[in-house]
Amino acid sequence: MQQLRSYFSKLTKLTDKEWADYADCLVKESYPKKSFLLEEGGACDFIAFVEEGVFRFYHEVEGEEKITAFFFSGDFVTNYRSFLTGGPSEHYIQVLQDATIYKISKKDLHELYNKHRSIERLGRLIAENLYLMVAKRLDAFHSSSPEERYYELVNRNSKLLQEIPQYMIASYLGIKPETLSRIRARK
Amino acid sequence: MQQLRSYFSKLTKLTDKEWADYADCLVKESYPKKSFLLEEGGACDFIAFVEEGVFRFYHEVEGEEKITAFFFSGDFVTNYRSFLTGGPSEHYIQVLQDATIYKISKKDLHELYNKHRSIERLGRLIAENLYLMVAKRLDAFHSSSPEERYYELVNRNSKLLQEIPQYMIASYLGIKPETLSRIRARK
DNA sequence: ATCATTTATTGACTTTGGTCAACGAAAAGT
DNA sequence: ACTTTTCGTTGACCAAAGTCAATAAATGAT
Repeated sequence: MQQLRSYFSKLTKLTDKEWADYADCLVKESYPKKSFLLEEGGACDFIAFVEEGVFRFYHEVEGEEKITAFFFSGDFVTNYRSFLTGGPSEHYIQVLQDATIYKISKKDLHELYNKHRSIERLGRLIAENLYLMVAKRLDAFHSSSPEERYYELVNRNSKLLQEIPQYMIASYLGIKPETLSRIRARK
Repeated sequence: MQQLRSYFSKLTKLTDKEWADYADCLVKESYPKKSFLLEEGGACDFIAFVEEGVFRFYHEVEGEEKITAFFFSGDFVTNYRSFLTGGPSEHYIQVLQDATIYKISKKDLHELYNKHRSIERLGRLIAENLYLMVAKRLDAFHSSSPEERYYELVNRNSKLLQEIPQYMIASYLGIKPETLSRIRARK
């Protein structure tokens, strides 16, 4: 949980009182491998901080699983779209490695936004950071070939490569497992 | 400018005083067709609201222009990445139709964030909305074929189709002009 | 109105990724 | 340890998008 506070403090100053109020809203939960943190159709009424474990965020398109993101220790795990809009999730969040998370509910977070300016500022900064992440990924899809996206991933996130089976990486890159296998084979 | 206030009021309540302070920071500017609002290498230190006109947001990759977005009347126009990070822009923002905008500087906006809670809240809500837009677009690239993306665009944004030359739409969709022409030809 | 430039279409061919199937390796369950 | 799935690789073939080039249509400039 100290990990979370230090992440926050990189974004903005929080007083001990503000942090204490935030921490009071956090609920620790554990999930075994293969279980679901969120299923299609449910609204995502929380944001969680990953203490330990790995998750995948995916949806089904014509019987095929399309993986949009992986979440690791130190990341936020949520369906941010569903969280923001209140609409039902089209995505699943599934546990790939036994996980422990700290959840905060949408309701509690909004009360904190009203109670503490710094926490609302944190909300802004987190939204801005999530924007930057997804905008970068869109850029990669828009301007790079599958092969380029793969090597980009190799360079930036070799940890991901080791922990995630190859057919899931293929899905994340937007290609078929056979194609990824061939990209790797061509030297 | 009334258009901007009414947009804001859909997001959160602003008092007359808060709006007046915001409006005081807005600078009206006009740009002729083909001019640049932002060029590669410059930092984007503003967000602007489009009163009138059309813009394209693009970058050059191996001598080719890749268009990421178009901005119309009622949209915000900025390189949000560069605005947030302070880093140099990799993108150009060019005027496609003579434009009038209201600019607010990063410096003024941050002062307003400090001065008025509601304006900081607005900042959060705008970041959240921009996240939703780009996440949706990433999804389209991840899960849909060029043909599907094209018809999605036809349904959602036929205005864009009429105002933007086809080769720019192709770039926006991540395909070559010839390919878009063929997609349209196959009824 | 004419001419020049830009944009859109079409054809022939290439390249790249997808599909289907087979096979071996690795992992999981008993 | 053995069996059963699951996963990764490879081959043959297919489909879709890219490339290059020619031409037609639309747009802009004078």
